[in-house]
Amino acid sequence: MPYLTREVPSPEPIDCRILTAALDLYVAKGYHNVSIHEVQKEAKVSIGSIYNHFGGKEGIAKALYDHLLNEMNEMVDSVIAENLTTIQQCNRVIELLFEYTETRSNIIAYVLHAKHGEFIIDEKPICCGEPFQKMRDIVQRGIDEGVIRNCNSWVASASIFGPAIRLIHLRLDGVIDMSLPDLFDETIATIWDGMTTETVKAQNELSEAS
Amino acid sequence: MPYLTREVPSPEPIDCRILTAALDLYVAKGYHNVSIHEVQKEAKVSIGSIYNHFGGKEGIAKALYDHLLNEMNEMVDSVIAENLTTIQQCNRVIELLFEYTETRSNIIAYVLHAKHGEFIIDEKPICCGEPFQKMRDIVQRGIDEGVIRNCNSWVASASIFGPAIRLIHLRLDGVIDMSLPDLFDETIATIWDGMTTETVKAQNELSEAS
DNA sequence: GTCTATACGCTGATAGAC
DNA sequence: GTCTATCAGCGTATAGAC
Repeated sequence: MPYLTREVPSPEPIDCRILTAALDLYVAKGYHNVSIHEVQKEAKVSIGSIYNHFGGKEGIAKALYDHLLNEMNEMVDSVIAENLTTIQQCNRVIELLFEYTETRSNIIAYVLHAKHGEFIIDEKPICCGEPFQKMRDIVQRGIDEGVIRNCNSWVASASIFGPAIRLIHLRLDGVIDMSLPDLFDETIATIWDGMTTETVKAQNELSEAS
Repeated sequence: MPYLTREVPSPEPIDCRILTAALDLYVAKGYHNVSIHEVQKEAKVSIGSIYNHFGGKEGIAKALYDHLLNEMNEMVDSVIAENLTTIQQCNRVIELLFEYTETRSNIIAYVLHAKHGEFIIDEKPICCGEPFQKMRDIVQRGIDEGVIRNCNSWVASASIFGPAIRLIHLRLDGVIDMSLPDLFDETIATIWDGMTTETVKAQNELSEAS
C-alpha cells in the first residue's frame, strides 16, 4: 500500500513512476483513451523502459490490477485480524472503503469502477478475487453464527455491501458531492435495520398476526 | 422498447439493424474493442450508410444511449402509472430490472454496466438521467410519507436499489449463475427488514433500553 | 441513400545506439 | 537498463461513383 501512494521519495523508482502515472491516466481518461506515449510523457521515462519493465500497455494494466487488488486484500486481512464481531467486520470494511474513496480514490476507481475484462485478456471478474471472496466469507460466517439473516449467499453479501458500493460508484462519478465517511453511520444503520420505518414494521407484524 | 428487440420483421429497417448489431458487439466486446468495420459486417450494411445515419462510431453509441435510456424511462413510468404504494413501486422496479437482466440483458448491460463517459464525450453520468432521477423521487416520496426510513436521500436510494444493482452486475459478469428473478423475494425482504436476525434485533433493543 | 476504395493519423511495438 | 527513431497495422473518416 505505501508503494503507490508514497509521499514523493525524491529519486522515485522508475517502475513506480510508471505505475502511478498510468493509474492516474487510466482512471482519468479510461484505459483505451490513454496511449503509451502519454504514460511515457507523464512518467518522464522512455518507451523502451516501459517495455522493459512491463512488456507493453496491457502489462501495465495487469501489474496495476495485481498490485491494487493485493492492497485491497491486505486491507480486508487487517480488518479480519482485528478483534471484532462479524457485523463489526462488515462495517469496518465499508468504513475503510469509504475512507479510501476520499483519500485514495484512484485505487478504488481502478479496482471497483473499471471494466478490466475489456482490456486485460482472460482475467476473471474482479469480484472473484481474494478480497471479495473474503468479504463473502465474512458474511457467510455471520449467517452460520445466526447473527446475519439466513438467506441466499449472494443476496446476503449484495445486501450488505451493495449499498456501500453503489454510493462509491455515485461518488466517483461525481454525482454525490458529499464525503462518504459522513454518510457511514446512516448507511450501516439502514443495512442492518432495513429501510422501512418502525411504524410500518409494527403494522406489518400486526397484519401478519391477524 | 419493441424497436430494438423486435422479432425479426423480415425487411428490418437499416438503422435498426445497425443499432442492434452495435449493441450486441459493444456489450460483448466493449465499445473500444469494436471497429466500425465489425458493426458494418454484422449489420450487413456499408460504412457509408453508417455515417449517413449516425455520423460515426460515437454517433451510434449516443443513439443507443438515448434510445435505451428512454426505454428504461418508459419502464419506470409504467410502474408509476400502476396503482401501487411507494414501497410496492420500488419493488416492482427491481422486479422488472431483474426480469430484463435475464430476457434483455444487452439493454441492462449497456445502460447499467457500461462506462459511457469513456466514449460518449460530454455525457453526464447515466445515474443523472431521467429514470434514475424518478427512482430517487419515489424514494423521497416514501420518506415524506413516513413509510421509508428518514435518512439522507442518497443513502436511502442506494440502500434500496444498491443491492439489486449489485446483483445485476454480478449476474452480468457471469459470477452469479442463478436467475435473478429467483432471488427477488429474498432481495426485497432484506432491503426492507434489514440484515440482522430477529434475535440480534431484540438483543440490541434490550441493551439500548438498559 | 447506398456503396466501394482510399487516405490519413494514431498507436502499439521494435531495432539498435549508448 | 535506458533511450530515440522508426515501422507497420489498424481504424476512423472521406470522396466520389452509382
